[in-house]
Amino acid sequence: MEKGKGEIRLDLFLRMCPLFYSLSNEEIDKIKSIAISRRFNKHEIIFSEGDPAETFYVAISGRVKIYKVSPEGREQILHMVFPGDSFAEAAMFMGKTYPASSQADLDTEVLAFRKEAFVKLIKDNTQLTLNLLASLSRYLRLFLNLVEELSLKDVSARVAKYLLDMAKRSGAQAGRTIVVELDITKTQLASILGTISETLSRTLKKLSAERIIKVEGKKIIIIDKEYLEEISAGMRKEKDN
Amino acid sequence: MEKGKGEIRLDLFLRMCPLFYSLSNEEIDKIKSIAISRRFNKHEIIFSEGDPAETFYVAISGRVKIYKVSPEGREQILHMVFPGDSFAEAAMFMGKTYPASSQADLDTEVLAFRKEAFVKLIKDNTQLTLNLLASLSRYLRLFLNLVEELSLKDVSARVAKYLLDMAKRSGAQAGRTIVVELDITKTQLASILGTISETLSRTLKKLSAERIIKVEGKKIIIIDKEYLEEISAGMRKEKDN
DNA sequence: CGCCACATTGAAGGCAGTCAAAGGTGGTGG
DNA sequence: CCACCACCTTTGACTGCCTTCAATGTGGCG
Repeated sequence: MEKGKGEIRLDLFLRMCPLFYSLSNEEIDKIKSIAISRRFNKHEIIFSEGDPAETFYVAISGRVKIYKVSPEGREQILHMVFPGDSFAEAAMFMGKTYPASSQADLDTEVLAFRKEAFVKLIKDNTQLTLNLLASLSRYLRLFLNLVEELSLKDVSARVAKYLLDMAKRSGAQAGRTIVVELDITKTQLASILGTISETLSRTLKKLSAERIIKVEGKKIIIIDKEYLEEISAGMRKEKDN
Repeated sequence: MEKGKGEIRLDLFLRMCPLFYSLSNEEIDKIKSIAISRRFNKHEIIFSEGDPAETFYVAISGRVKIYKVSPEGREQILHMVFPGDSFAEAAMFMGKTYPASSQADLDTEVLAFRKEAFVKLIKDNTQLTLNLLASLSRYLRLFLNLVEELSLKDVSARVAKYLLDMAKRSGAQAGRTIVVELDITKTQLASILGTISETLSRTLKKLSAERIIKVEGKKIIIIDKEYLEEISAGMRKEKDN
């Protein structure tokens, strides 16, 4: 079989996905043969909590939100999915239905995999299963972290932690300060941190008042990294006023 | 090789563990060959958060507590481990160190498995890897649930949910009521539910005052299951006083 | 320009945690 | 068998963090 250019690009993309890492050519081919390309418009629901979990996805482009909603309508974002990440793969092993909902946060392109077809591939592919194991443990760490923060830390500590994480991942050093650029709205950030936009706004204001950070729209400048680390660890509280 | 009686019993026990479910005789033998039997006295620490994660365990008897502690010393119980359950197996895939701590809640007997030895077994044992996958997804569901409750539900809803779960799992029907027997202290239950004993006490009192439940020490009688379900779902709040 | 979603700020109220003290319970050893 | 002690549980008073509600500010885009 001859390969088209797009197909080669897809090959390269798949090889970079954690889930398909270090698979052989034939295995990648098998993966592709059961993949279904799909597009979702911004804000379109991909699946809802309680739907039968018969499909999982790999994000190709765009951004996907995984979330839960409280009876009162408050939303907890569990995870933001970026290109290359798989999502809902854990759901396939967790039960009959999706335990959370999923929405395209931007115009998004995904590969969809039907459960039965994929499970067949797993059975005789050790590497794929190990990748899956790695993927589940990433989610496990994510949720464990979330539990810790929600249960044991206050909003300031969570904000501090998030900013430090962002700084490590994608922060731009600028003299003694680090610049972090939020790629989501503050309302969404609040929802990730298990709070609401008003509280986040006030928390950022308090941190700014103490010159630990500086907020300029979506740009946040970390001035005192050490202090922020102490707040994140709960060793120190920022003062009121 | 001839098998002693104790060894046969151990075989049977291992076969019943989710992690070793439906393994062949030889595989069980390999498992046993790398297992190390250990005992911990009640309240003895098995491992602490931050320790190098080089061992995972299967509980044989007793009870084990997996928990995190806040900077201020408040404790969140993540999971109670009962005989047959494995624990810390996820930690091996999550990073270098244990992400939580573990303590014997009763006198406890475990099998310990060194990471390297076990990882070798995984590599060419599909069934074991699949069992591991199942095990991780159980933990995933557990934590996801915890996140949902901590973030989106109030203490009454969490208590209601816990009681209903207990009722389903081990409740004794008694006429139109269901009797649930707590096998842990209320302080521990509070810590499982992400709160403290005082708050739990008050919550149980409120539910009692409305004749939804009746509390007699460690025995809790569910009087109005339907109402409890509505509280658990957050559709209804119990009133003050 | 005017709309709309997002962000900020203020005022008020509630849920749950803290602190303190008084019961209760179970287990151990005299 | 009882007394004591440690630990758990309950209750009260108080505090504070965070949410709710409401209003105003802001910034991007058709």
